[in-house]
Amino acid sequence: MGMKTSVTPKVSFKTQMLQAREEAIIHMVNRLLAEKGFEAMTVDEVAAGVGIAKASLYKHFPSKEDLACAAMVYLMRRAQVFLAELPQEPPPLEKLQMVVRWTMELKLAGEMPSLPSQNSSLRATLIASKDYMNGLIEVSDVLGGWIEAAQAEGTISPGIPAIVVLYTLFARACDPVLEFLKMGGQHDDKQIVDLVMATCFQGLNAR
Amino acid sequence: MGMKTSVTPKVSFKTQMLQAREEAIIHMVNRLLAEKGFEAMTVDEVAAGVGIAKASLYKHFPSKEDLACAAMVYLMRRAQVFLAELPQEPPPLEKLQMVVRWTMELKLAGEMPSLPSQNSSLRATLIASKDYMNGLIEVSDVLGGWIEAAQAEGTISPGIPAIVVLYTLFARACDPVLEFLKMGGQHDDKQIVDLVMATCFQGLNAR
DNA sequence: GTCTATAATCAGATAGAC
DNA sequence: GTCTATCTGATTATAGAC
Repeated sequence: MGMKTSVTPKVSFKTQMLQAREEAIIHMVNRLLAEKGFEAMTVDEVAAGVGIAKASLYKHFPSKEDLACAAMVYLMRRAQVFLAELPQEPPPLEKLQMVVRWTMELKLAGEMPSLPSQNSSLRATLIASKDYMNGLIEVSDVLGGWIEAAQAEGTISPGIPAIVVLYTLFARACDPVLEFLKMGGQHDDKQIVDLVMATCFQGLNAR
Repeated sequence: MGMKTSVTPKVSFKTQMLQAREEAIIHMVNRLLAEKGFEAMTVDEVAAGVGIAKASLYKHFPSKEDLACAAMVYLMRRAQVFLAELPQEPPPLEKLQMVVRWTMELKLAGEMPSLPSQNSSLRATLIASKDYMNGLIEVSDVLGGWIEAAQAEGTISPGIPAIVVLYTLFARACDPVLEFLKMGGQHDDKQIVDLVMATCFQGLNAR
């Protein structure tokens, strides 16, 4: 970010090292959040996982909540990148399905951070985070546009409020059905995703 | 349980008092589990809510896990009573819908305890609890029978494995869509239940 | 910025009198 | 069985040297 990067590569290098370390931290937090959730994750674990002292962690992130928030911001960025890289041709319904499929695969791969929907201190941090909120809003806007387009096309039921469709799609990212089926061991990941996709979009009722 | 209950009512009365207190504890735990979840719930809160000392609580239940387990056993009993009292005439699909509706109303009323799907110490306690497991199995068996009957009738899609249908129905009890819609304030409880019922059984796709 | 060592706090569980 | 008071351990967070 400095204006002398070409003359003082050392500074840039140092910055890169720091950034790399922060990325390592965020990856670790992301994994632990996916594995055990916010409350069960401890800062000690994060530090040990990254291989640095806990005090050093606190130089990068002022609190446990900020750690989780950073992981959520990272997730939002990944989502934005995924949305941006989606091909434009497919009809909106198919793009929505690709997104849902992606989030489920992320969850099955143990990379989908799971937050307690209740924890107030964490919620406060998330809501106060401009990066997180902006990312969430942009993702919601893009998906919301596709939902309305799909409803206009008649591929998604126009009777359901778009916000309900949006929440229903988001909720697939933390659907316990995925874990239960994975625990059952009767299906592989692809089958699980297909099954949940089918129940989500086609419903349980016969057609 | 003693064989002299008619001669020594005092014992019976004492027992009843104890049982009443345990019920009060379980109700409190149930409410707190619904409100904040297992990890955020503290034993101090439970004791304070019931109006007894924490040490007294530990005379009734040996650990926090056992507290939560008792609440889950209570929930299973409620479910069993609900199933047993359902009218027999309706077709299986309608009975399943009534059950799902009931669980959602319970959740919206703040009476559906929410457990972390990951916490291992709690899982161990639950799995070790005969009362809980038996209740869960019986409920699953009853619902499983209805699911297969509905699939045989052709009202529920026969292509979906029954276990997936069962999990999908169970998952409505902890569906974050319910909370999000409630937080949004745009719909009352009945509308929310109807919306989620519709997406669950009919799917998002237009018909 | 990174470390070791330590504070400060909170929550699950228990001791021991009554 | 119920209480007050306490223990114990875990966990978030920080002080201070380098």
